Amino acid sequence: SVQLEMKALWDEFNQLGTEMIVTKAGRRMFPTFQVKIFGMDPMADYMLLMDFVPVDDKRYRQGAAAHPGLRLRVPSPSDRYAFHSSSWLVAGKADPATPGRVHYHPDSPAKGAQWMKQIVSFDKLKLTNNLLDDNGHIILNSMHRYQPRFHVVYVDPRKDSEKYAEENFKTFVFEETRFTAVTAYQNHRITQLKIASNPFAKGFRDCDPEDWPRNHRPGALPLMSAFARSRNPVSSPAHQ
Amino acid sequence: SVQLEMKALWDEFNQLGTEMIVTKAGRRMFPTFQVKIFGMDPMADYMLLMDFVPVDDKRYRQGAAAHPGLRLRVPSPSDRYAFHSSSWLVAGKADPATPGRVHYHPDSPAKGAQWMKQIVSFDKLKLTNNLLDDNGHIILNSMHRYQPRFHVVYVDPRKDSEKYAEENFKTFVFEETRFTAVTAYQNHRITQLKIASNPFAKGFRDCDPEDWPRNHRPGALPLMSAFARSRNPVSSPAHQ
DNA sequence: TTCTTGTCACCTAGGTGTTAATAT
DNA sequence: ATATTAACACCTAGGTGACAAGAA
Repeated sequence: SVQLEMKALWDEFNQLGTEMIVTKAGRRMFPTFQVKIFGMDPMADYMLLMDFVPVDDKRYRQGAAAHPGLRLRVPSPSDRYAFHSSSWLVAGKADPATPGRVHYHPDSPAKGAQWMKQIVSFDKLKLTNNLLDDNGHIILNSMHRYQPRFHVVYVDPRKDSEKYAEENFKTFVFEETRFTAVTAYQNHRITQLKIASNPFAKGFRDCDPEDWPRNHRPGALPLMSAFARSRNPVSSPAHQ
Repeated sequence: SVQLEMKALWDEFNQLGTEMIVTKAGRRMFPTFQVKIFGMDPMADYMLLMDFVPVDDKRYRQGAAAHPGLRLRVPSPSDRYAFHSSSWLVAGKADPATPGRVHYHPDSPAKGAQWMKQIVSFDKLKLTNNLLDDNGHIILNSMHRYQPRFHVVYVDPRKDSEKYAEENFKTFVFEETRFTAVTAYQNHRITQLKIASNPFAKGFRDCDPEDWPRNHRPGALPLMSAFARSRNPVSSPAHQ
């Protein structure tokens, strides 16, 4: 079994409609996809990998005013989206499918004992919108929604292991990790939550740096708690 | 077979009498021990590791004037040394042996193909003089000389693999990687060569940063070439 | 006196959102 | 008008020797 790490943070993003930046050079995900794994054979070898599947089949454009009829359209697999005012809108059929790359965890293959003894972090995984990328990054279409998937592959020691490929892997999907790929953030609340929770964006925080470290309740997620408190739960994104 | 990377740099240090800093928190080696490996079974698993053996059995003290008779002493295994004026002198019997720790390359175990397809770098290895270190660092005695050793262990798939332990590993020793462990540099030439060749010490370089990048001969080691030119080959360290 | 320790400024290396310019 | 790109300031994270103070 697999347990998603930082689930509370993922949930907080998911409630706003998670966005992940894609760049030509490749951008890491935030939050980082991290899991705890249980129930492996400690002595057996496993490969761990991730891939990303389109949530729907449409393509989005910000020209919501130019496509007023689309506002009531029910999203279906592989939609293209536009963010207008405070919610995402369907903006057309999806762009042609991107090469369905996978990302092997760089420690693969490794023994079950190794994978289970600590949190497995996919912090080397990068997202790109460059169809010609040759760095092995995950290629996604901007303004499309994706579902990350996590796969565990048992390395079968039998010589005819190909025959058992079907039964030698298991896939785990956490719906709270869904996101829209973007080249620039569309929802300002997402931007603020990223700034509040990602240590590398600390330079953009405007809160008093002398203030909250003092009366900080251990166990809480301090960086985003202030933001969570002020969150407006009224206007939920369209795709929720 | 194994090929030492950056051998020219190691040679340059070795001619001066390489020194490696040891600290309580642990200090990386510079140069970093890196090798290219050939002739592995691409499909087999191997563990790669390093350890450090005393070159001699003496202990050194800087009180060379207090031990004038020792100046002519021939170094023997596990000596303690002192650096006086421009050379190292034997300063007494070695301190009690330190715990003989080993450092496994963090990618271990991995397939031969994996190890051979790129340079293997031991840049996570750190040296400490803290006998109570619990970070898994290599523990060395300051003012003692050590010989790094590189070991390749074949992971035998047979169930009674313990029986074959003797024949399942191979050790490689590069004498040019010998060094004296120190808490502060003794030979100012070593300091200068470290500053000239270690990118992390760039802040201590006094050469014109606009000067040498221009008329730089490709293939040479630019950072230390100026230093190599001005090196005085007359007074060679005592232990050479 | 000799050796060790801790702090520091100054680097490398690379992950952030911002911003202005540029495509489309 | 919308979407993308590239340069940038500002961070995290951590590897340098210098230096002053401390220990043996």
